[in-house]
Amino acid sequence: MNRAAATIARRDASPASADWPGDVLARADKARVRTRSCAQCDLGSLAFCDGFAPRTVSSIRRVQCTVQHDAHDTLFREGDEGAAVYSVLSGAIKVYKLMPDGRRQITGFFFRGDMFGFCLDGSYAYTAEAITPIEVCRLPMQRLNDLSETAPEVQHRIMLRMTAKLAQFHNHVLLLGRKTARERVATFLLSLSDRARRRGDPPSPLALPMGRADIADYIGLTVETVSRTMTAFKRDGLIDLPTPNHIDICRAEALRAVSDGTARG
Amino acid sequence: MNRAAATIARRDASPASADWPGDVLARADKARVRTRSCAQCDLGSLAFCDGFAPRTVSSIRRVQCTVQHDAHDTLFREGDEGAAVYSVLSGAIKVYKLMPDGRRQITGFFFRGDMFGFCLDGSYAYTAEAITPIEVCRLPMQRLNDLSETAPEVQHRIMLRMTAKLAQFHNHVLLLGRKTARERVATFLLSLSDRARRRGDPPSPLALPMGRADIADYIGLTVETVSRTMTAFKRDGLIDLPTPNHIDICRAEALRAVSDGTARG
DNA sequence: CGTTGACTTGATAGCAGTCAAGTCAAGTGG
DNA sequence: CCACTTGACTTGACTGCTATCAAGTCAACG
Repeated sequence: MNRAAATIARRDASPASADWPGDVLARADKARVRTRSCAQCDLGSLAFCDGFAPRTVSSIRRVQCTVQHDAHDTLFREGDEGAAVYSVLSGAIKVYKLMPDGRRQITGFFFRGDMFGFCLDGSYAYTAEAITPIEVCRLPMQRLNDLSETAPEVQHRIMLRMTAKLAQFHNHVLLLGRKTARERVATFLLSLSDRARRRGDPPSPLALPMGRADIADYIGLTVETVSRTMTAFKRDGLIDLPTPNHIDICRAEALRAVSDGTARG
Repeated sequence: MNRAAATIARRDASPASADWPGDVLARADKARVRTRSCAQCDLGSLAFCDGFAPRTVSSIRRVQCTVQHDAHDTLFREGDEGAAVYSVLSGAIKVYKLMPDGRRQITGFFFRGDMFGFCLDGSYAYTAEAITPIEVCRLPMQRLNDLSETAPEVQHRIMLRMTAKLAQFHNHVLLLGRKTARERVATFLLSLSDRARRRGDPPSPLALPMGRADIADYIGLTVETVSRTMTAFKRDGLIDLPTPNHIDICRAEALRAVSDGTARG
């Protein structure tokens, strides 16, 4: 189980080096930065640099570094200087915003192959936190910009990722603004399932690495309502819950109908 | 008054030409496309191409066209091929998504200097509709991509706009997921006011080109709740409503406190 | 075997939605 | 000029969905 990773020694006070950029260490104090680079990257077609010209790939390799974090580590905070984008190699990450009184809104979950941290200049608009032990590929934004002089395809691909994220936000805003609790939970589960399928994960049982509180803060409900709704779906035979963190979608069409509000009743 | 623009003749069945791209006419059947180009553009520092090298600007001019629409015209629909991005010269535009049963979520308002329609490939994720008579600068996305070979600053600037939009979405998701009705309305009014200031519009009275129903569908409430809340703000002296479509923000700090949930009571 | 934390279930309350009617300004036509 | 229409906004009464508060279940762990 991935708890084991949490036992690896931390490099809290090690000096920065060319391979381990100082700002990574300054910001993410508990990060373990590995010298070995993209060579062992197993993202395949999910990788940001998949399909780039060899020269472009090696340019990216020179500025990239791989970082490991324990569960619950904070990668960066809202207001931090937005210095890098991240590509997820393994594990799950959540990003969120807080209100002064502690209300929290999770604005995204990120899994293997996903990228987050887009921030051209200025500071991050949100905090990023590891849900499970994670491994991410860190790409300094400034270096990627420099690359664009010789390799415009790099910028183009970042834009593709950002466009996809924008489309996702449009859907999520619809969910938060206009969907009922049942519709929100159904939409959320189908979206997780769809993303698992796209990245080639076994579709069943679907892993829910985040807790009920995270789900609630993502879809704008409370823990209790999420729990009640999932229980109701189970009672109605739409899903099964072998464990609280694994679901089987039994009747995808029916769940889809709930999700877009066309379910009868 | 800008109603006058609505009387200009339409060019419904005119043949396409190099200056008036065929796809503009096919999609936006009621559009009036003007041959005169960026020469008369008065966006100044708000313009997408402001500050680009003269050669880059003239490349953009060659592929750009200016389009006029009446209020309530649809520029493109959810599912249409995403062929172009738009920069607003004048007027107000809303973009929205619909659910099968008619529920609507407005995901953005766009004013002078704003850009919308980002969609690298695939189709638009939302419908765009003119609120008032509008004039927009249409930039075919494919042509902008071609330009990036010689002028990477074009892509970079698109990325800046997209990054800003992403940050905006994070805030809007927080509003929809976790804010109360009062907080939502306060946040909305302050955001409109802030955007007016940034584009150099007179800050007071603040124009509300959209109706109550549009506001409600943007911040996830009903018309009645929006109306009641604005009335309450007026009663409490936070704002004044000289007409239903113009507001004066009387106590900005107090409204700000309501907006981020720090207001007492 | 007790502790802990996450999840679930139950009872009640409240905020915003729904339904309905009223106000108001701008147009329209006699 | 004035009665009538229209559409947008406002106000009021009531309902209901989801939040809140509280307690119970359960598995993991030491």
